[in-house]
Amino acid sequence: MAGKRKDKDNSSSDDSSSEDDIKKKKLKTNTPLIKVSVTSNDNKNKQLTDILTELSVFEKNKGQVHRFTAYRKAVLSIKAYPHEIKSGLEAQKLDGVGAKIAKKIDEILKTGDLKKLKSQNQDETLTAINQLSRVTGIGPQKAKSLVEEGIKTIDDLKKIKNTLTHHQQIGLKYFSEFEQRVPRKEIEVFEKLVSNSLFSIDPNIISQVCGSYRRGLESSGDIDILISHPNFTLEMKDKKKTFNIIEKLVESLKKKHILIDDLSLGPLKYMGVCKLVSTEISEQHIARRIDFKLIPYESYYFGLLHNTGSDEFNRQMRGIALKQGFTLSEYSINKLSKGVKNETPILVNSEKEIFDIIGMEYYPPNKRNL
DNA sequence: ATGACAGCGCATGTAT
DNA sequence: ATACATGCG
DNA sequence: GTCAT
Repeated sequence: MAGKRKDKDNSSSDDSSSEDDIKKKKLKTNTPLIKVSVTSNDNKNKQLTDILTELSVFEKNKGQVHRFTAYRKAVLSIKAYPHEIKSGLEAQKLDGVGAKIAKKIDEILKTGDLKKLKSQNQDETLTAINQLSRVTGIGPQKAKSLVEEGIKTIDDLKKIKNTLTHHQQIGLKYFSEFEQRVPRKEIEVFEKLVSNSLFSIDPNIISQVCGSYRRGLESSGDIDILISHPNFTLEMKDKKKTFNIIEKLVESLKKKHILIDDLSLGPLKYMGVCKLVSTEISEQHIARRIDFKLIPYESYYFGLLHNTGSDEFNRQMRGIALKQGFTLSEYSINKLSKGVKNETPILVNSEKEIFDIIGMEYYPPNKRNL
């Protein structure tokens, strides 16, 4: 999710109303969703957003996920802001930018960089943790304990790879490849291969590539495919073990040598590694991260919405839903009546119907690149 | 001043 | 063997 | 770190 996301391509905004008068309220990137055009780009405050992004990574790898998302939110606000920021005070009007970040912005504008960042960059332990965390399966905790044992580099990791979990070993094996983005054209090929396998397993299976691919971007960090079937209902979610679409799909793709390694495999979710088969006349392909998710049929459009993202779009849409008295999740939407959830599920036959329920204008996938 | 910031599937480790 | 907790994405 | 309570 698409959750999950660190899409490098981003889009800038043309704002709807930007009188920067002294409104006491901040320009919320919230109430009406800001408009974003997929084509135009570039952010007049690249220096600021780059530095704040670096800070966010340090926070995440120190185990401060909320500070991480706080920085990320500020960065998104700034990227969406159509002017060159000239002071911390100006920036502080933006949603997600508070006193501390404003102060940092002043320092950056004045001196060209940030002491806090410099000192963290000189901290051998912190930078080592940042390196190790780039391996999928190694998070802040594992990275920290490794560094305490004196393991500080990717090369060090190779020496002790037998002590790593399977997931981490695969992450190490494809370390460089997983940091490369997947071109849209390539995802289109995988899409067909997967569809063919699914059809031969059961023609009633439906599937859709989600994530930034579905939002129309020219490249993605990984490949994220949602799967459902009319007979796989919410009611059956308990008996999921008997509904082994994912297992069959994985088996089929391995036979075709499309799937080359697994990270995890359960009845509802697969995470693994795929690669196009090279057609003798060279052309070497790159190993890619791919996920499959099996979603109950009644939840399909909720899953589609959720897994298409962006994360920020989801946050804002959930917020609007809440204001209208609904909780929106990956599986369903519920009217909250006197604090208690309603048990009867609301059924929809499209994403648009979900927008309708909460009285929100429909945003097609390529308008969800917040 | 203080809590929320999403919730969940899978792998792995620990407790019972 | 089963139940629960943690890390991770 | 930021926002809402």
